[in-house]
Amino acid sequence: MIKVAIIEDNEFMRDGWKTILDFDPDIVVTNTYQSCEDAFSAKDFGNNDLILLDIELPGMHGTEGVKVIREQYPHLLVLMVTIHDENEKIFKALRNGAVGYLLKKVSPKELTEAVKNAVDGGSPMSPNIARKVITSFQNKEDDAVTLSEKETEVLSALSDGLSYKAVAEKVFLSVDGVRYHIRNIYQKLEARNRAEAVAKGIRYNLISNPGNS
Amino acid sequence: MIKVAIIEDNEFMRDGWKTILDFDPDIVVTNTYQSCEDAFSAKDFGNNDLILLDIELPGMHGTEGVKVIREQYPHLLVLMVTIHDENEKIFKALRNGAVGYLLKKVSPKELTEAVKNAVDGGSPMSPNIARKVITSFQNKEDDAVTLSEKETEVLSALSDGLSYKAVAEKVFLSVDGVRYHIRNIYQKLEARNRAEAVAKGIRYNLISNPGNS
DNA sequence: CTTAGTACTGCCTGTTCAGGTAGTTTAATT
DNA sequence: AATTAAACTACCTGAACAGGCAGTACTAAG
Repeated sequence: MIKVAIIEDNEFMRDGWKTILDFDPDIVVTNTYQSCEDAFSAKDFGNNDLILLDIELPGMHGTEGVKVIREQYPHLLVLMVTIHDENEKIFKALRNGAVGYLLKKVSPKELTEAVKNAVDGGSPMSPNIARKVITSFQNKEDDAVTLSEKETEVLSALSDGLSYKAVAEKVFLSVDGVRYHIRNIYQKLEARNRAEAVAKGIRYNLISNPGNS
Repeated sequence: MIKVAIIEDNEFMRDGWKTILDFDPDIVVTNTYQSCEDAFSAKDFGNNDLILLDIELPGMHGTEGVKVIREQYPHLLVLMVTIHDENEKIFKALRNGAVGYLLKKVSPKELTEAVKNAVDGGSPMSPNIARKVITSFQNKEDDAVTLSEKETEVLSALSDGLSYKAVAEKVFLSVDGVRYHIRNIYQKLEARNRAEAVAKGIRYNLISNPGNS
């Protein structure tokens, strides 16, 4: 039995979702709240499995709410269900820990499936949201700039804070050999120093970003 | 009518997918290929709407294949369908331009729906793939490490390749004032130099990463 | 065979950086 | 009124870095 709480300021939405979800034999809506503040003051709030959360709320904004929930109740899954599909809000909510993002026009069937999907370790998303997420992954500035294997190695070592000497030992080159590659890297990335090169390297996805794999 | 081509080295998989997709009245499989090289030499290859692409292929790897397809035939949608769910391959394929990523265990219904979904502007993904993608978005090490506003400003300036002097002018401080903050940043991030600090700053989402928003 | 390009190695020079230590100002605490 | 901490400013030193220039070895192309 999946225990769900709903945080949504619009009464009709709230009741509609509750009705839909309660209709499913595997799901029970334990409570509904009008705002994040309301929800956090309820002492049994943590006693759920999943929260349906609206973005545009009076008081604490949904994108902030996710953050608080993830910190205070790390076991709760948060599913955003909103009318907004603006990039900024989507990404903020996801960065802050939401597991999925649905648009309010979801059908009843999609809604219950999304809840089950989330509990099963999935990340339900409306198709166009998914596309936005994927698009944001793709190399935007993939124009021309590619580093050779050695350059990538060197840049990666630099991002770990190694000195030229340390890099040289790591990649089995002379210090000047390392410098040779670094010069080329600077030229390719139009960078003036290690810091800028590393920043661009990470941003252009040229060196692995542990955050991304 | 959605025109689909399949690139997959396993004969049974290839025929299975073709049968499934051809069964749907809205989809037609125009051709199947054993490798990327095969596909690219076919002159009518560009005359499709969507490509189902395996990752592990003889010759050109699927993750590279996506890249070539996106460059040579920008109008083609590429849907990865593979047995691999390793983070690295998923992200590489998506970064290189795939619109979706399915695991081979998809049901026939899911497969046909995914194809239609992709053509409709969606990004079909197996639930656990979706979760991985979403997880990669989230602030991983958001614990403890926070920078003050000024520190963020300084670090951000460093990531743009500015020298201490240039940073000082930008944030209206003395060079030593900048150094004061940088020392604190190094301590907080456990970094030894600008490069490492910038790398960690971006990876911990402490400074804006244009690539992610 | 010559030429050109790539991948280094080596050195020299001035600049920038990192660490250490110390002093000042301001604001909050006691 | 005294104490403490945060946010600077200042200076000194040696190490690290960036740019310029030169040379070598190897490979591919004309």
